[in-house]
Amino acid sequence: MQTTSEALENTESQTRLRDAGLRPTRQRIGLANLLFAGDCRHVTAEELFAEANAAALSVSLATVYNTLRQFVDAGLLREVLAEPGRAYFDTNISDHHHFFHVAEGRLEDVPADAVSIAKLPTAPAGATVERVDVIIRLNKA
Amino acid sequence: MQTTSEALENTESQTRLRDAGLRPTRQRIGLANLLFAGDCRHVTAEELFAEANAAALSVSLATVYNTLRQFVDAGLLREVLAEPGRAYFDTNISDHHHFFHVAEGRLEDVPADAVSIAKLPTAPAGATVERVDVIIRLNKA
DNA sequence: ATCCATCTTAGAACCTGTCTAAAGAATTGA
DNA sequence: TCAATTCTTTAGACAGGTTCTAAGATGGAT
Repeated sequence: MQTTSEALENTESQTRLRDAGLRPTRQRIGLANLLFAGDCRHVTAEELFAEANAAALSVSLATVYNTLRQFVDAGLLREVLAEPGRAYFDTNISDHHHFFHVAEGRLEDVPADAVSIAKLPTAPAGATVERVDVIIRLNKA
Repeated sequence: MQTTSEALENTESQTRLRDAGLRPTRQRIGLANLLFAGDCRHVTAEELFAEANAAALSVSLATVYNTLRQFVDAGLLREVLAEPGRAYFDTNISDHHHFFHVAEGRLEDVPADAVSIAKLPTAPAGATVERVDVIIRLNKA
């Protein structure tokens, strides 16, 4: 174990958590380290729970769910709906879209500039657009 | 009750079901009559179940779920994912998009020509585009 | 009318996700 | 530093939506 890099990671995650108004607890730091290790991760709660266990991070499933929700509310994660009955969490919070590989149940990022929406309807009276989700559903060729 | 129009409706639904390769059973005909009475309906399984009961159509919840799935597989309905943990079924199967009123949990059709997608990425190797879902999420102004 | 395949059903089972209440950990202020 | 306070974590129960099971009922062909 590289103490140095681990310490750096923790510092990064701690700062990120503090900036989001969340106490940097052992569990949140650990989950943040897993989530934000690479970019463009798309995980489900159960997947993250399994990863945490594999990484010897002792954390309960309830905490994984709580933490994911808090991260979404804090703008650290984005929730993506691609399949009924299962939520995906995307670590890429910049404006972008998704491929969804139906057979594999796998999401893949599509950069915002790869999709251009030339025309959008105006929102109905009394409503404002929160977000436009584009999901390109893919089958095996 | 206008026997004539009911008979016509049944005939229509029966034909629709037969064409889709589904036996026109009492339950399927009744559910099809409810679903395809108007157009642009967006129902959940529980809503359709309640409607069936209200219309004195004796049908079990399991059959409502089975039937909705069969209708989707047969191309008679389109499943729309807008909220985690709940599936909506859209009777409009032509190419179009959706507004989703987040606070109310309500879908609203957006005609295909109200959205113009000027650029789409090419599908990854080995995959073909099945569909492009655009959901415009709305908040109260 | 009879048969066979398909369909429906009640209820159990399942899965994802949330809630509860109690114990534990991070911050605060003296 | 050391409570006191507040927030967090946890196991397990619970909830909502959906699917499964196995048995009985029905539709369609003969």
